[in-house]
Amino acid sequence: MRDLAEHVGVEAASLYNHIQSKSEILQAICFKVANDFLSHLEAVQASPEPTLKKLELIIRFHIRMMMDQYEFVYISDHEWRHLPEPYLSNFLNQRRNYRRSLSDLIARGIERGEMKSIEPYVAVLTLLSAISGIESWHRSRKTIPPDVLENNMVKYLIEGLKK
Amino acid sequence: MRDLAEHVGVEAASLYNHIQSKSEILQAICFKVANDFLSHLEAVQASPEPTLKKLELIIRFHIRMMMDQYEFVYISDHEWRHLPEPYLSNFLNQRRNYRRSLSDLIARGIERGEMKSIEPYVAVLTLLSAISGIESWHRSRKTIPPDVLENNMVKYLIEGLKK
DNA sequence: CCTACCGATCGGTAGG
DNA sequence: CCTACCGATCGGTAGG
Repeated sequence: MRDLAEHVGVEAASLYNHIQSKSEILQAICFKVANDFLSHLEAVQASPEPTLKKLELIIRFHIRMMMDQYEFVYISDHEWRHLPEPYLSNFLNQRRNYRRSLSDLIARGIERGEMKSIEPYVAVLTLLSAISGIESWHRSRKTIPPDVLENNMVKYLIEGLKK
Repeated sequence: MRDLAEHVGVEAASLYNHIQSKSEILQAICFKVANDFLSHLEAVQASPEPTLKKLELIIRFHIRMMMDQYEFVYISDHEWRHLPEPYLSNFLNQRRNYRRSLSDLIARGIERGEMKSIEPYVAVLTLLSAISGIESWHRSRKTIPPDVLENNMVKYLIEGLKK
């Protein structure tokens, strides 16, 4: 809170005229990010694309969010553990549902013969955490341009699933 | 330190008869884990296997370490940021060299036509962070058995590279 | 290995 | 929005 206050140019105590608590900021960030991903997922699900293409769109969205909204996504990915109840349970529920939707999408892709036979939950875990590794790129000297990173990661993650 | 002391069954102050500082514990863990990975990598590099098989062995080792030594690997993966200098630079150097070795391995796999053409650095980033996502599985109710997780993740990560 | 503390830091409040 | 604090917690030390 002291650091934040300094960035804003006020005393730490003054922040409490604008917010209720530190965890209120955490809540705002976590649920904003969760909502962005959910909205995008629903838009993609409603589209007429084949399942593999849908998954590619979702992967690309995750990668771009990781690049453009890095700070927010990072907090939502790592600091959600410190959410107070009942927000913690709420957040975990949303995350579980989101991942289940991705699992279902992959299961459908397998049924339709678009994707290799693979345990959908493992595929979801693998690709989501692969994307969150962009963190390591973001913090580095970025010798690789963003679009090269995006396209190569998409290639790897899609080719690993494509039949 | 208070929690740790309680687990051991002594007062927090008493811990300092056995260690110099909190960060000494962090150092011990980070460099132990880094060393385990480096030793295994060198053993695999010395073997006569094709590059794709070498990479599979390395991936399997990472996955098993994540399952069997979860707490240590977790700390080494996330808490290294809090290492004091000069340990921090040392650790980052070791990590950079390790990743470079993996990149070189993949570059060779591509040259030899065993792997798809892909940016090696991106492939390394992708597969290493995919594996670190096992954290999420480890903390969950583990509806998926360890060997199913391992084999499916290996399948995904190897098939995505195989030509 | 313990008791008794220390100085720093943290999220947050009272009162203006 | 500030000054002046608070109680809790943290890594760590002194002295026995």
